[in-house]
Amino acid sequence: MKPSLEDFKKELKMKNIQLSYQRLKVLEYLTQNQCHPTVDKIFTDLQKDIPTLSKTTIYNTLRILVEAGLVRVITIEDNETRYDIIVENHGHFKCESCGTIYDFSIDIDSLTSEDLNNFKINDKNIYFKGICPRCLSSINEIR
Amino acid sequence: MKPSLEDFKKELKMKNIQLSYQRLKVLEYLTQNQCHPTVDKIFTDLQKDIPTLSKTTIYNTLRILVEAGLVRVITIEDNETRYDIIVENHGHFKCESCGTIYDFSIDIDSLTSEDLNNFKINDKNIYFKGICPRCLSSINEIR
DNA sequence: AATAAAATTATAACGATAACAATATTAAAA
DNA sequence: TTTTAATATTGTTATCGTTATAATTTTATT
Repeated sequence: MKPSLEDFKKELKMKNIQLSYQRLKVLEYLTQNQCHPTVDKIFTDLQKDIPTLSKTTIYNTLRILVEAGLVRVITIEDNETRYDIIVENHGHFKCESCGTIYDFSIDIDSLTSEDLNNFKINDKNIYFKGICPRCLSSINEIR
Repeated sequence: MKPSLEDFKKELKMKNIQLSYQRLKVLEYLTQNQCHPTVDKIFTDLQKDIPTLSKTTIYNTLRILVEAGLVRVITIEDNETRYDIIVENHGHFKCESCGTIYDFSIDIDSLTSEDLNNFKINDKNIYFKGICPRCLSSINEIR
C-alpha cells in the first residue's frame, strides 16, 4: 500500500517534527516527483514557487526527513547525492548514457550471505548500471 | 583464481598503458591493501615511500586503472569514494559505528528483475549497512 | 501581547575533486 | 648517443557540493 502525503504528515506529527511551509513543499515535491532528485533539482524547481527559498533549508529538511525515516539517500555516483521518498524495497538502475535512474522491483529482503551471520544489518542497497532501452534504441538508429 | 600483481602488469601492457613508478606503487598498494582505501589513505601511505608524490597523480592513476577495468569505484557514502582492486563479485558491508568496510560473498550474477528485461546491464552493486560483530560486542560490554 | 523556541535565510568556510600550466621523465627517431 | 616528441608527474588554482555560523524571521507558549 502506497503511503500518501497525508500519511507522511501524520508520521511527522507523531514524531514531533514541525511541518513548516518549506518542509511541506519539499515533502510534496518528493511524493509527486519520484525521480530521485538531487538537492539542486529540488531547490531549482521549488524556488519558482518560493522565491526566498534557501538551499540550506533543502539540506536541513532532507536531513530531518532522512533521520525521521521518511526519505532515503541514494548514493550511486560519488558526486551526486539523490533522495527518494521511501515507498518499498526496490533496486535502482542508472543509465550511463542519459543519467536517468529507474526503479526496479527485486526481493532485497531475501538477500543474505553466510559471511554476515554475526552482523546486524540495518540497510540493504542494490544498484545496477548500464544502458536503458531508450538509449539502446537511439544508438541503433544511428547505425 | 586470484589475479596477482604480475597479471595486472601484463594486462596493462596489453592495453598499452605505461607502468610508471608511481602507477606501479599504486597498483602494488591496492593488491596488498584490499581494505577499500580512499584517495587520501593511498596518498598518505605512499608518500612515505615517495616524498615527491602528488595527490593529482593518485587521482590520475586511479582514473586510468578504473578505465582499464582493473579497479572498481565503491560508492557507499557520498562523501568518501573508495577503490577496490577487482577480484571477484562480492558485496560490501559498511559498519555504521567504526566505518570499516567488509567484503561478503554473494551471488550477484544471479540477481535479476523482470523490470530490466530490455536494459543492458554493465555493472551490479550491492552494499549493506549496519553494525559489525566487533562493535556489537563492545556495545554489550558497556551495558 | 510578550517571551522563548525553532526554522529560515544569507554568508562564509570547508574538503574532495578536477583543470591547468610547468617541469620532469620516458620513448622514439635520427 | 643525442635529439626530439610524447607522456607522466607535479604544484597551483579553480570548482562544486555540502556544512557551519550568525542574523533574521516565523511559530509556539505563557
